[in-house]
Amino acid sequence: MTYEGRVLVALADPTRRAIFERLAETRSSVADLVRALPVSQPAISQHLKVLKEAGLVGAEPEGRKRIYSIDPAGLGPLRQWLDRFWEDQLAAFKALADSDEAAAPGQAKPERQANSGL
Amino acid sequence: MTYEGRVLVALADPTRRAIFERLAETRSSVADLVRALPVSQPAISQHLKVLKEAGLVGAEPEGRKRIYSIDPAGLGPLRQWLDRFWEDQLAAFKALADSDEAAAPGQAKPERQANSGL
DNA sequence: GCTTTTCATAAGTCAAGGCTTATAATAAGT
DNA sequence: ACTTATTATAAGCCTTGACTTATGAAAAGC
Repeated sequence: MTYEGRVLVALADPTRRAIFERLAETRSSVADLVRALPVSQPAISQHLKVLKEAGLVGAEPEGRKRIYSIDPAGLGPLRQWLDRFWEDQLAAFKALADSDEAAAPGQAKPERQANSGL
Repeated sequence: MTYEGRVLVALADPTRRAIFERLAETRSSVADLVRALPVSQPAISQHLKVLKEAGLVGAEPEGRKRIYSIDPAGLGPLRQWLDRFWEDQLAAFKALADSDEAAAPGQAKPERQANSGL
């Protein structure tokens, strides 16, 4: 599967998203996550495995615990994928703006809309 | 469900991603997509429904066809959600850089890494 | 008005995956 | 070495969802 595919599948599950969001705030052991979320310890470990294989989290042994933390660089492939469409749309808007400009000079360009929804 | 949740679920499926990517290039009727992808027409319609409910595509009747196209603003919630972690990490890097700076002035700041993976 | 085209919905099948309990593996403390 | 604490893996259950075929709905052409 593609990188962005793995990231999307990993983050599509609400429990994994909760884990990821929590790790973004504070690095945690597995037991910490078990305490924080309403699922069993094996479920947490399984989700962490998926997140790790997607490059979204990393683990570091500390004592006999394993401290997990997010790897924000793992979001890179998804951001790149998103930016494709964003830039395509920017280009489309720009082309439309230019043609409008040519047809009716001095009119307001729609470039403002390029960030709509942000 | 949250907005970003719906977008993530919609884009996690490879067939829906293929539909979305194709619509990003050329607006298409349902029949066009059926011709382009190795699934049945009902499957296409079902996927389009999910994408539409996620705000990622829109439809416009044209003759007796329905022309679908992407709505890039629908990616907004996902981008916002992603930027949370991005900015968190930027802040963390900045804090780390500042403390390193205080401890060892003149050392290279890691701000460059803020865009790693992009 | 009937046919044809195009799409949406209904119903059913099947595999994938998220959850559980049970158990193994690993490391620390006594 | 033995126990305890912590995490990972195995096996099984059960829901979800992606797909199919069959059918309904709506719009255009004769």
